[in-house]
Formats: sequence, structure tokens, C-alpha cells
Amino acid sequence: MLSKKTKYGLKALAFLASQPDKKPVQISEIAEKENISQKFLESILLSLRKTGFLGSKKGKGGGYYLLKTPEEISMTDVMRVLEGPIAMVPCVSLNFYETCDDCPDENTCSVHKLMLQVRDSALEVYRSNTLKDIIS
Amino acid sequence: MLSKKTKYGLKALAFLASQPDKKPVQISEIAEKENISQKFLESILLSLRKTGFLGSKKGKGGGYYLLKTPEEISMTDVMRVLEGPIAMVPCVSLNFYETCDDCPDENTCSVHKLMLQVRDSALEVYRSNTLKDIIS
DNA sequence: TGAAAACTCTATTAAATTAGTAGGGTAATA
DNA sequence: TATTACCCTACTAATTTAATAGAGTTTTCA
Repeated sequence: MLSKKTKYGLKALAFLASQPDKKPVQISEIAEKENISQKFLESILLSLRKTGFLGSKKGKGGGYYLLKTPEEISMTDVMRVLEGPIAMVPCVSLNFYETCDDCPDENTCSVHKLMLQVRDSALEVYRSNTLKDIIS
Repeated sequence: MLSKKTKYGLKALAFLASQPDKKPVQISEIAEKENISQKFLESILLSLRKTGFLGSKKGKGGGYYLLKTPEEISMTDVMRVLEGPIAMVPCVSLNFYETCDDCPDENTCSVHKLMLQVRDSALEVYRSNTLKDIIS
């Protein structure tokens, strides 16, 4: 299941990408238009800023804005930051790899074999979509 | 993240599919060989029996066995029973569809658009894999 | 026929994660 | 210089997951 954090983060990014100009948008505006708890959104935008997706401007007329153009923002990167691993099990994760305690051999593990394919297919979707692609 | 339930369920099915003959296998044997808590496995096998994947035989010499051949068991069905929806959000789920409270229009929703593709790609993987395909 | 083997079922619980809340602090701009 | 708006920490409620415990029932084989 997709976490609300990811869902809201994606919606916020899409909202910013849909702005006619590059002026900063206030948290309160995004929260209201996208039906998101303002405080929760605050923490999400903060993490998107710390990971280089967003810039922010303080003071009157401040807010958040995209640091890159929508077509430069890959869903792979966004998903990894918001949702974490793309793989459904750590033993097939590229960026968050861990061995399974219970599994004696990955190469003969059925779960491993199936989840490897699922990961690859998800990655292909994320790689072929930028923020631009998912805004209408 | 894949739940332990699904992981253990898949491993148990694979274990049964790898048996040389069709004799019932005891819960305790599967639990031990696959490093699974026996009681937890019990409830998983029970649900696989209730959903038509497994048969069981009671009494001495009893146990669980596959009701179909491994190549007749599609990962799509297994995943739906063990893990639930394949979609990451209810609004793109085929079998567990729900509208989002917060979203005014699915057709213009970025999350919807992206997750639809993810669902389709995952479905394709599950559809093209039977239990036979994932056992070594 | 009876005892052991093995499945069946209900209820409870501990741990982890998620989603959200509260409130104060800090920096920048008009 | 006052206001606006971001920044940060800590806490909490709800949910889900992964077990655990224990009693009960059915079947089979000797």
C-alpha cells in the first residue's frame, strides 16, 4: 500500500509543477487545494527540500518551489525518497539491500525470483515517468 | 513491503510444489524446513485451504497438499489471497476498488495515473508466472 | 476401540509503523 | 519592525502485522 506521505508528496509536487509561473507557493495553499493536513504536509515538503527536489523562500511571499523542471524529475528518485525501497523485499532491493535471516539461499528462493521481476517492472514504470508525464 | 504472511505462504506453496509425490505434508515439516513459526504457518495454510489452493487430510499421516498442479496456479490469484490488493492505492484496484475521499477527480490525479501503470506492470508479472515458474 | 496424530478455531498480545497533532522557534521580507 | 511563513522537536492515537497460547475436533491406524 502506498503511504499517505508518498501520496501527498506526489500531489504536492504535481501541484507545484502545474503552476503557471515559478513563484513560491505557500504550504497552506497546497494543503487546502489538495486536501492535505497542513502540518503533515509541512514535514513532507521539508523532506523534499532536504533531498534536493524543492527550494523554499521564507518571509512574506515565501513558500516552496521546484528546483528543477518537471521533466527532469524522475519518479524513481521521488519514490525512493518518499516511499523508500521500490522492492517489496529487502533481498531484491538495489538501494536498500539486506539478506533474509530465514532464507538459506537467494538463488533458489521462489519469493526472491518472483519479487525480482516485480521490482524490475515497477522500476521500469518509474524510470519512464517524470513529473511532467503524470500531470494532466 | 511484502507481508510475512505472503512470503511464508508462497514458500509453503513452493515447498509443496517441489514434493516428489502428492502425499500430504505436515505443517511441522514445512515450518521447520522453511524456518517459519509453526502456529503462524498454520493460519496461513488454513486460509489457503479455504480459498481452494490446498487440500488437507487429518489424522495420522495427514497434512496439506496442492489441489492443482503447479502450472495451474497463477501468482495473480495467490497474491490476491495472501497479500490482498495488487494495486498500491484503492482507486486503481480492480478487485478492491474504492474512491479516495480527498481526490476530486481520478482522471486528473497524478497519483492515479502513475499507480495505474504500476498496477498493470505488476499484474503482468503475476499473470505470467505460475507456481511452477518460481520453483527452481 | 482407543489413543495418538494432526488439523481447526478463537482470542489475546507485543511490536512496529503510520498518520497526525501540538507548539514553540527562527529567518526573511515588505 | 512586525508580520509572514518556514523550521524543528516531541508526542500520541490508530492501525496493522506477526506472532502466541491454548483448547477443541476429527481422522486414522494399530
